[in-house]
Amino acid sequence: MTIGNKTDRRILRTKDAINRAFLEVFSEKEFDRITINDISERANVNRGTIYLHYMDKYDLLNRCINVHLDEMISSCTLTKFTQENVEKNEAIEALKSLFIYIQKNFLFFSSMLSSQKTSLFRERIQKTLTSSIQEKINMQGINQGMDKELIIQFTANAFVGILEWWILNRMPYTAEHMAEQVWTLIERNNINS
Amino acid sequence: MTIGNKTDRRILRTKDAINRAFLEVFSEKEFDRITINDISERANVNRGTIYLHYMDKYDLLNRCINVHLDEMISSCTLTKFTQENVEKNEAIEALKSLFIYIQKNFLFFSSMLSSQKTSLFRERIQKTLTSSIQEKINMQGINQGMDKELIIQFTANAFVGILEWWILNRMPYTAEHMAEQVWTLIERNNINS
DNA sequence: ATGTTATTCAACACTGTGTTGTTTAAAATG
DNA sequence: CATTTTAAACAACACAGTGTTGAATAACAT
Repeated sequence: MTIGNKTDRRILRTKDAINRAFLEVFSEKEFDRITINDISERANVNRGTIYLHYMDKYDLLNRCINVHLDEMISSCTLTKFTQENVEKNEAIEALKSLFIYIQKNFLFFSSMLSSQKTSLFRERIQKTLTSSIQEKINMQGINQGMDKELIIQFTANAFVGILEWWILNRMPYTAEHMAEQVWTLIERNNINS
Repeated sequence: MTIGNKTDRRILRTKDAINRAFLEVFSEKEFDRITINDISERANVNRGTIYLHYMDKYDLLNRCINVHLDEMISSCTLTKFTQENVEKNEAIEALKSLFIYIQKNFLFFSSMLSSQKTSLFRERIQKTLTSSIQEKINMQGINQGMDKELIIQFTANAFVGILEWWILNRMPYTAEHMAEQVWTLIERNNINS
């Protein structure tokens, strides 16, 4: 009832099993075609048990994405990317940490993208990037007279697309190479101040 | 059996009714939640009749997208954009025709994007753009030493994203304004030769 | 006017959903 | 350790949607 309330081990175990099973099935089947039974069987859990923890498979997908993306955003130095006055080297390091994080959790990311139900996932990442870019864009120089919102949308979409491409193509370049290239491309649009 | 074979009017009528109904329902409901019954009732057609023309709702969605996108690609001057040695004004005109086409078929595009099942639709457009850009990219100057594939992916994603943004935000700018802005942003990356 | 065939209709077996009441067994607690 | 608590299993349920079938009907082409 109060704070230090440890959750029942059984709950932790089954929730974990369900999540693992879900990711497994998700990487094999299109989301629409996945049934609760698919997941429960893979998790060695009764079908009804899933309804004890999640409303439906949509709820399951949502929470799964949220957990992983929250972890990504906080764990990698993407936070640094949001700060003001970042040096070139620092910016590249931050980008690199992002690519490395994805590399470490490749299975999760690739199954999230291999399935059709990408949009949700993509939207979440893009939202973060958009606000990040919004704070860093410099409307002087090359961007003078241009539409700010358009440049933001342009760049954020380009960035997310590059991430997606990198993952779907099984990470053909190193994180470092990606970081440098992406930095150059973004810097062209006067994003880094 | 031969060429001048006119298809039965009944077929044309019901196919048309099914398509209209599908687009209507699609703009209101998430694709996953749509049932064949939803569509058949809206189309004033027996449920079984839909199975006479389409395998399932996925088939229906696919064919619907294909028909409309084929029309878009051929009808607008996007073809001009693929040719070599385009003048600035010509390029902007081609872009403009694209935005105008979308404007004319706004209902279709917005319902395609308002629903979750965007990916399919997005992928199709992006594929076209990618090959288009691939032919126009200039690896000299600012792009020297950069990775070609990355620039292509970067720009194509940015482009598609801008289209999507424009549609989802109910076309806040004129087609002309969009064409000019987008041209500048793409030109920065040395795409126009 | 007649033959053709697209559509309707009712019925079918089937798969999956979400819920419920009871039983079982594992965990927390003193 | 014994006792209480409660998560999970199980079986059964009504329900919604799928995709198919065969016979009746009505619209169409000729």
